Amino acid sequence: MRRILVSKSNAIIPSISSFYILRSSSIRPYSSLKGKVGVRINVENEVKCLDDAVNLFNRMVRMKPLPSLPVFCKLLKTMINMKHYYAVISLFREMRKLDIPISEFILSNVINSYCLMHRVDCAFSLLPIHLKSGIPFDVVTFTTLIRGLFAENKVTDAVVLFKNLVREKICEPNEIMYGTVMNGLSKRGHTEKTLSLLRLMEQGNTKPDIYIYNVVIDAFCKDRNLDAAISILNEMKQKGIPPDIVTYNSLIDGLCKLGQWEKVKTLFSEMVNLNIYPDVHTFNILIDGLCKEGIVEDAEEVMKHMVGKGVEPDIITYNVMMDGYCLRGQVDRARRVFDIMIDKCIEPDIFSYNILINGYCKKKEVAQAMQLLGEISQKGLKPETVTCNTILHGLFEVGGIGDAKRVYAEMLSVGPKPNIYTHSIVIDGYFRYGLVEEAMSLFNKLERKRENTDIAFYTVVINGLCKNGKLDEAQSVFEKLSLIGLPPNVRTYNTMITGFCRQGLLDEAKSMLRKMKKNSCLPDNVTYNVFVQGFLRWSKFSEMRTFMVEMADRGFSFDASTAGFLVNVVRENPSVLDMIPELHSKNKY
DNA sequence: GTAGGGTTAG
Repeated sequence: MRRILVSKSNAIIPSISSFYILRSSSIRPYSSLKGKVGVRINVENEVKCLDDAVNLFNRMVRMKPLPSLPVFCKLLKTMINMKHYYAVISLFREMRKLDIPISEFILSNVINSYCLMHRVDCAFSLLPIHLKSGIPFDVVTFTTLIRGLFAENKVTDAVVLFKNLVREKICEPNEIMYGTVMNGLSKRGHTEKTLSLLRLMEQGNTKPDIYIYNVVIDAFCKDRNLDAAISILNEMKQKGIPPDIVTYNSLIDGLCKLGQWEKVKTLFSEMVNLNIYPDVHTFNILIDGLCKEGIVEDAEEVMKHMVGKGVEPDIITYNVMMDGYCLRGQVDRARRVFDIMIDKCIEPDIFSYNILINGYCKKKEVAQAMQLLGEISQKGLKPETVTCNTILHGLFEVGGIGDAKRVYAEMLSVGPKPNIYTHSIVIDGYFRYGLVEEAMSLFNKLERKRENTDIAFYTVVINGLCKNGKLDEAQSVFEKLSLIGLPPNVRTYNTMITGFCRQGLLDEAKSMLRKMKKNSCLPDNVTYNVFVQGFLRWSKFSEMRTFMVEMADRGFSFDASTAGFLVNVVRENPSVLDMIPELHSKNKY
């Protein structure tokens, strides 16, 4: 899921204009970068791990004269690439203590480290150093901060900062800053805002480049709005900006996910005609698309084809193939792919394990899944929340409540940190085994802690209460939803309707149907099927007849569960068949 | 600063 909750907090943004006023005072930038030519240090060659970095740093600070600032900078950058963000900050503090001069580049790296650690608040707290040292803010620093805000989902803060920078003329945004803002917005589902920024750029001095167009096109593709994506493609072509491999990959992915294979072929030929050749991304997109359609054989063919074209499969190729087999229930084949991957010296990553664990769980082979879970740590990897969620779901599926409780308790104490899905899986599991008190006490605890909740979480609770004969309590949770600003969706309504129908409260069910229509939540196939089963269960055949006409008019049809139900009813009471209207002529399916 | 993989309620 691409869409992520938007933070409303605005607290940590310091007043930008106050920085601006200070900046315009007469402090001059530090100018000691030149003239310090010390011993030649090749950071890249010398630093292979954190220890190397710290040792080199300790050597550097004892040198007289000190190595030049770009060498310090290079060292910090190398450490960032090795993801040792905290160490960067420690060394920076050490530099301050030792009165080693700093540059804007060094500060940018430290700010970036804080951002990458998801501590954008600390990153902001470094800005006063710029002022004290007379180092000007530049567009790179602010772009880093904006990226840091997005990384913590502080979308509003990021946009406010960007707007302030522009309004107060603190810095002129370049393509990269625009790109960062647009990418942040688009990845969180704000396609319209992304598009507005494109239009703004087109009118301003900083003209959109290929990166910008690619962000916008990808946003539309992710929204499954391929028409809009292709119209942007045509716009960029008209403006003389040729699409590149990234553009085509986004579009091909969008088309694959919509199952529009003919258009995929057209785009594929178009790119090759432009001498843009498919890369490992392109092939992975195709392989994933085919696997998700269930045609793993074709995916295997594409894999052979890519090898023939000299494009080597990577870890994602193997993971996608594994998932393709798991989706068809062929977990043993997936396991073979896993082994082949290891033979080819590609070490499985946490995705590989998650995919395989999910495959085993779906086959109810939870013991195998648990064994893989143990293997993760042995391979130097760490189980993720997703890993444990998959295991938990699998355990509840087979009734392993004790194991599930142990996994959940371990998550709470040592991690990985449970998220909203974890809690939903556990509450759902408790309800399924009639552990209503445990489910409700967990639910109440999470509500008290004001843990992030979503509509799916509440739907689990409502469903659990209904299934355990507590329709009144379910209803009061349902009523609460609008108060806490979580509008019910079609699944929530369906859950309540199912609850009413099972109890024979068909009038309440119908009133719920009216309510959902009033709130512009369209009933889906499940809604109609639940009603038909309700009418069948309580022998309301003539009402069922009227209802089924509406159902057919809207193009919905029986699902497997309703069909099975109907067969049983007809077996006992064959005259029911006469009550079923002639639907097939009108039915779209 | 842009593209590809995993969990998730009726």
